[in-house]
Amino acid sequence: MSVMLKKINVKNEEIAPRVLTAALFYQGANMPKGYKLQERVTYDYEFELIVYSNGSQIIDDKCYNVKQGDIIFRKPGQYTQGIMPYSCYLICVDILSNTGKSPKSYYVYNDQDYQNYCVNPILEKIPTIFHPLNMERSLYIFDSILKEFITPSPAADLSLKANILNLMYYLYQDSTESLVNNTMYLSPHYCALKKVIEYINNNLEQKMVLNDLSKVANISPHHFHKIFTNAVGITPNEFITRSRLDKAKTLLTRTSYSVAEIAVLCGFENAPYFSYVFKKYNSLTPLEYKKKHIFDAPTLTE
DNA sequence: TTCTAACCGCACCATCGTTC
DNA sequence: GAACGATGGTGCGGTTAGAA
Repeated sequence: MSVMLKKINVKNEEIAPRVLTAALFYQGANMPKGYKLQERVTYDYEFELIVYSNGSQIIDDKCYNVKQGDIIFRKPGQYTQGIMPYSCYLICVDILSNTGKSPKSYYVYNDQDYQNYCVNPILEKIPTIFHPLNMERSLYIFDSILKEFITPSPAADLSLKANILNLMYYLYQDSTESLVNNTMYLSPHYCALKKVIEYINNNLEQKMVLNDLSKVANISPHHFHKIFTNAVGITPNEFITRSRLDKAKTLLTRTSYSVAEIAVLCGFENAPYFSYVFKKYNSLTPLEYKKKHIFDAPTLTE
């Protein structure tokens, strides 16, 4: 199956996204395992955030085991089919605001015109599926878009546009720098790596060494190091450090913990070393980062 | 593909001085 | 007093080569 699309070159400054629909597909979580949704073709650009999953998705001719936190980015002309159970946010977007489609009557299963395929370096870089580390950030953006779409404020068009642009930039940036990039899905040791990454994310405050991770993966330390580095693109130790710093960034901007407390919560044995590593990766000390970003994010309950 | 062994770089710690 | 920066020492883990 293939679709003939009109391709147009689009500069970054020409991107002016408009939300065609936003929804939370929560019913899927209760559907029987293996139940297949009707196959459909995507007419527009679609962003999907998986909030629960024990299922998978077929996109074009590939089957992906989707998991919580995965973000799926579909382009016009792709065939897709969901295999339950999973629940997700779905946002359909008119990238250039020029399709003339109305959000009031928009439905993904309706026969309709294809949106032009935009040839743009940012859009090309975003992979079909990947797993950003910071799910809270994804949730915050998707949730903001959904709320604004359902109960629009006076500045809804501006808010939706800003959030979609933010999402696109976030996806672009993460897909460029992501710790768990697309290549991991191609690894024959995907299940073992997935287990290890979950283990790391659940134990960031603990001391972790290569041996611990290789035991989780049930692979010899040496071989595990090789597989992990090939699949993820960085060494396990580097991955742990970056994950810890990612958690630290969230705690810095969204809690009132001191730098020393955050250092401990993120698995650094002392605050000076935490500051040293933080600055090395971010070019800012923890305190400078907190002051710079403190107004950007909503507060978490401690 | 997996393991062992050996080497070497660097992650990490400890400490002290400085700044706010 | 809290936080950061700089520095030096050390042990461990990453890397590599070679073998099974």
